[in-house]
Amino acid sequence: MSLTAEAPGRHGVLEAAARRFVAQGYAATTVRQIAEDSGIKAASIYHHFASKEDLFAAVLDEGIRVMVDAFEEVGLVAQSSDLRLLAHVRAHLGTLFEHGPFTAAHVTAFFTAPAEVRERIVPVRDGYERRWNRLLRETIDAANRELPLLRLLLFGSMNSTIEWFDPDGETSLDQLAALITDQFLNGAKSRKKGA
Amino acid sequence: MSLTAEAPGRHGVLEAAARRFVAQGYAATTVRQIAEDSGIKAASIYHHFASKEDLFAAVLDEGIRVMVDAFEEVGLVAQSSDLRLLAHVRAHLGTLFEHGPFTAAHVTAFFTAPAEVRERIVPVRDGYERRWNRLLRETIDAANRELPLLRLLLFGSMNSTIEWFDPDGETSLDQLAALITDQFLNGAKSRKKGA
DNA sequence: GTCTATAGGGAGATAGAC
DNA sequence: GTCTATCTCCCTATAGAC
Repeated sequence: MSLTAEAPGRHGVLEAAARRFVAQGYAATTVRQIAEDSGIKAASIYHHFASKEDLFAAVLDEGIRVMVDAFEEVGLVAQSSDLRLLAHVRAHLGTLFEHGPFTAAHVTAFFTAPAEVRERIVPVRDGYERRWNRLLRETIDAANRELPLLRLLLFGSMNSTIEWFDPDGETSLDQLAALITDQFLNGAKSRKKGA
Repeated sequence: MSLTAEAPGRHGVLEAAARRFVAQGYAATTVRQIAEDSGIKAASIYHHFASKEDLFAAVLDEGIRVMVDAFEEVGLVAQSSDLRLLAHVRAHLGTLFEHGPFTAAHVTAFFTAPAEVRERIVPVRDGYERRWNRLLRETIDAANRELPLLRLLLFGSMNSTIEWFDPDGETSLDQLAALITDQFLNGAKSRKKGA
C-alpha cells in the first residue's frame, strides 16, 4: 500500500514488486530494489516469500485475481450484447490502469516468466480466457475455430495499451474502451470522419 | 547464420543474441549464452560489440531495418486500398515469423530496453510508424486524432501474435493476415458463421 | 517481522598472448 | 578474430541476533 510504512507487510512487498516488474521486467528487478521501495531490508523479503520466483508467482496470481474480479463485477447487465462487451473491455482496461500494478505486471511479464512459474499460472489464466470466449460467443457470430483467434486479437489490442496509453492524457479510459470495442466489433472503416 | 560455424563473425553473434532476447528477454540473457550459441567464447563478443547494451541496440536496429525493408518491398501495388493493407499486414507478420529473429526481438524486448538504448532507437522507429499512418490514411476515413490510435490497436493485434501464433499449426500466416486485416477494417461482427 | 553480516555464485568486462 | 585468465561487482539467499 505505501512505499515507506514501517512494516509494509506481505502486501506492501507484493505491490512494490509488481511496480518494479512493470517498469523493468522480472530479470532486471533485484530483490534489493523491491526491499528499498518497501522500506525494509532485502533479507526481510524472505520472511514473506521463499524466493524471488515465489514472489513473482504471487504477483502474477494477484494479477489474474484482479482481472477475474473485475470481469465478474460487471455482472449480467441486461443490456445489448454490444454494451455488455463494452463494459467488459472497460473493466479490463481498468485493471491495467486503475486497480494497482498487478494486472499490468502480469500482462507485461508473464511471457518472460520462468517455465515453472508459467505452468503454475496457466490453469488460473485459462479460467479468465474461458469467460471471454463465452462472452464473445454471445456477441459475435464467427465460426467456432475463429473465435479464440478473435479473442487473442482483442487481447492484443487491449493489452498493448499498457505500452503507450497515458490515462492522464487527452483521451479518457472510457473513450479508449469505446474506441476499442467499436473497432473490434464494427471495424475501422465504420469510423467515418464526417461525424 | 549458423550456430556452430568456426568464425560466426559479427552477424552470427547478432543473430544468436536476437534469438536469446526473444526467448528470455534482454536482462535474463547472458553474454556467455550468446557466445556459446555463436560457437565462440564470451570475451570474443567484445571484439564485435563494445558492450551488451551495444549489442542489444544493434539487434533493435536490425529489427527495424527488416520491418522497413519488408514494408518498402510491398511497393505501390495498384490494387484496392484494402488489398494493399492486407499485403502490408502479411509483410509485417512475415518479419515476425519468417525473416529471422530480429523483428521479433525488437517487438518483445524494446519495451524493456534501458532508457538510453530506447531513445537511440526511437527516431528510426518513428519512420516505420509514419509509413503506417500514411497507409492507413489512404485506407480508412477516421478522424485525424483517431488514426494513430487505430494504428496502435492494429500493431497491438499483429505484434501479440508473437506470443501465441504457431506458424507450423493449422492456420497459415496468409490466413492469419487475412483474418487480422478483415477484422481490423470490417470488424468481428462481419465474420458470419454461415459462410 | 526486521535487522546485520556474509556465504557462494555468476554477471559484464578487460588484459594480453596467439 | 579468438583465446585463457582474471578483475570487480552485485546478485539471491541463508544464519542467527533482537
